[in-house]
Amino acid sequence: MDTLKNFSRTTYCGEPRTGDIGREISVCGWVARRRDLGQLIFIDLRDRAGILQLAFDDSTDREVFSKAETLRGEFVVAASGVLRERSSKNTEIPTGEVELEVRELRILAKSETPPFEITDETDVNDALRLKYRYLDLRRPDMQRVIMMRHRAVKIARDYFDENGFLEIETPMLTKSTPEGARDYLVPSRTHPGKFYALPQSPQQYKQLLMLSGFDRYFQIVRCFRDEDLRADRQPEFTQLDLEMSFVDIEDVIAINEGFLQRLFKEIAGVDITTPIPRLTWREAMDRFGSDKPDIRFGLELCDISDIVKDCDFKVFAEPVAAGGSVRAIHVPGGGAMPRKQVDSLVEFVKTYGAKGLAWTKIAEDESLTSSYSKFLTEEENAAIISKSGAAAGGLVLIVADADDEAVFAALGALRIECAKRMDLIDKDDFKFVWITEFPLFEYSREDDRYVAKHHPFTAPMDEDADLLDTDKVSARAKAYDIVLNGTELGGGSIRINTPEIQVKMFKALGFTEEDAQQRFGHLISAFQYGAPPHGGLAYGMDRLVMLLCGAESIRDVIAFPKVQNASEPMTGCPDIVDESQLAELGVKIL
RNA sequence: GGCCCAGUAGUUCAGUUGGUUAGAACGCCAGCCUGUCACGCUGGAGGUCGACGGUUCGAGCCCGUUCUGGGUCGCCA
Repeated sequence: MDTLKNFSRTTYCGEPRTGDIGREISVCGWVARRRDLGQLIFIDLRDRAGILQLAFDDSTDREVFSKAETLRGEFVVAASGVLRERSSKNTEIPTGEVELEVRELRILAKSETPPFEITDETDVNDALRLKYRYLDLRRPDMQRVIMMRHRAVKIARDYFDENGFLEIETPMLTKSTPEGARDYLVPSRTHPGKFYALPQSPQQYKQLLMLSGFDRYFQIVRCFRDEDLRADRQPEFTQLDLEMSFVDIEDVIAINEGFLQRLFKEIAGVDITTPIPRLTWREAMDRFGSDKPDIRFGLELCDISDIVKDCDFKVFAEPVAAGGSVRAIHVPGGGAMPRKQVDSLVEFVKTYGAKGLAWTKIAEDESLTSSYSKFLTEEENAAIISKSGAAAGGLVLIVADADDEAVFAALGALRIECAKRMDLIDKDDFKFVWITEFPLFEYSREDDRYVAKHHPFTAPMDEDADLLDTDKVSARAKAYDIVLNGTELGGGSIRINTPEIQVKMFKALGFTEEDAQQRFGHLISAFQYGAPPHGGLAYGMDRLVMLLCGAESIRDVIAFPKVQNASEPMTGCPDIVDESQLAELGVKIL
């Protein structure tokens, strides 16, 4: 094996162009492909910048040539020589007009045949990719994404720095707060029986930094939530977290619109027009059935409760009477959907808790086929068609439930499913929307009480502050989410900054004074020493990068992601530990 | 915790109603080849059909359990 002694790389493989012809250059990289023609060998050498063709000629240098004959895939080599023009060009790659006539070849490391080909074309099983993640990451597509992520992070740092934000680190070993997601716990050796929690977000620390007077803070920070994974959710993930003092909603939104504008322009070449449109939470739910609506397409919801509230069809009338609703969407062109597909939509909504899906197909000649029309009067049927905006060739889909949330969940998911099936989504479209005026509280069935929808430090809308005592269910929060194409990119709020409101808030949440002291005592006492009005926002950095580069899974933009059961196939973590380690921590496995 | 999908050569896949010795492409190995660029040609090696159990004269194929991976509901202040 050769060494790098007296060898110095001058150039990345992806860099040389025709202007460099005649220059003496040195490159390093991995053998991506070998084309052995007998007395002539071509090697595609790959590094993070691209591919360069190395040429070896038997008649030029027998010694170098015979060394080149031993090269195999993924060998690590260093080569130097003179860049020359190719006799026939390859227009597929940027370096396709030049090649390196190799005078010196060093083999720095050999390689086993990899378990899969290191190319963008192969569609290899995720399990195998993740087991050999270091090889998977050699693929040019993965390199591009990881480098794009670096640039996105750099732009974030630059932008917030230019706008007076200070990057300040907050602890990773923190106090567990049972509100919210499950914590990852870390046992304490020095305090047997006690545990740290890894942060779900730096929320409380960043608020305290505002109290300390740092005025504008940001951090690119790892966060942890011990919940089940999804295509866009990892147990450890990166937040772009920020907080500002002496601001209200408009200030936070303005600074972030500027950030998104620059980020999407510089990374994806996408122009975002500002101001980004806004929807109140109420409007988002009513029109799209979701607090993270994809507004690239229509298929909006329509409330037909009034039409059917007194009808003879109990499936529709009873939910309305019970305080729920009956809502519909119209899918243009859906009338041509075969029965089997409609049935699959019925099954689809059931997974979201809907009890069923009523439907009417409208043929091109306006004749109707319907799952429910025989139970309604002609007028009622006509009113539904007319109110839902249905037309010839369309499909009307209706969900009724005594629980409004179930209707929204089912129809919100259904409109996305229908848009996919009808091919209504333009993949190159970037539609941002702010969702504002979230409810301050939401009912938790699990705990049988009202909990903070955002978190317990979220300020109520100024005009709703008194509702905390009288009608907390109606109280709206100074909370906002930024949504892109149906994905929640980030969210934040203006925080409570006076002890009076904070006390009301804890009371509304049903915390006793002792509860509040136990959980948030440090914050409560801090807020007695002059808290400036403040608020902020946190982005899911991984999701942001995922959407920027068009990846379908969050795993594709994380160098070493976890799989669905939160383990990591490459290292095999989590894993058992020595008895002695447990003993030292005072931990016993049941 | 529930539901759905997938698992056959190193990789991606095909495999008829359950019936002889499980195939293809790419990759790999060897030989030939002086302008290839997904080089070409010739030949070769390579399989616990994820695992276990069952049904059957006979299982890659049917049934059950389980493992691995993916998607999703719940969950994610």
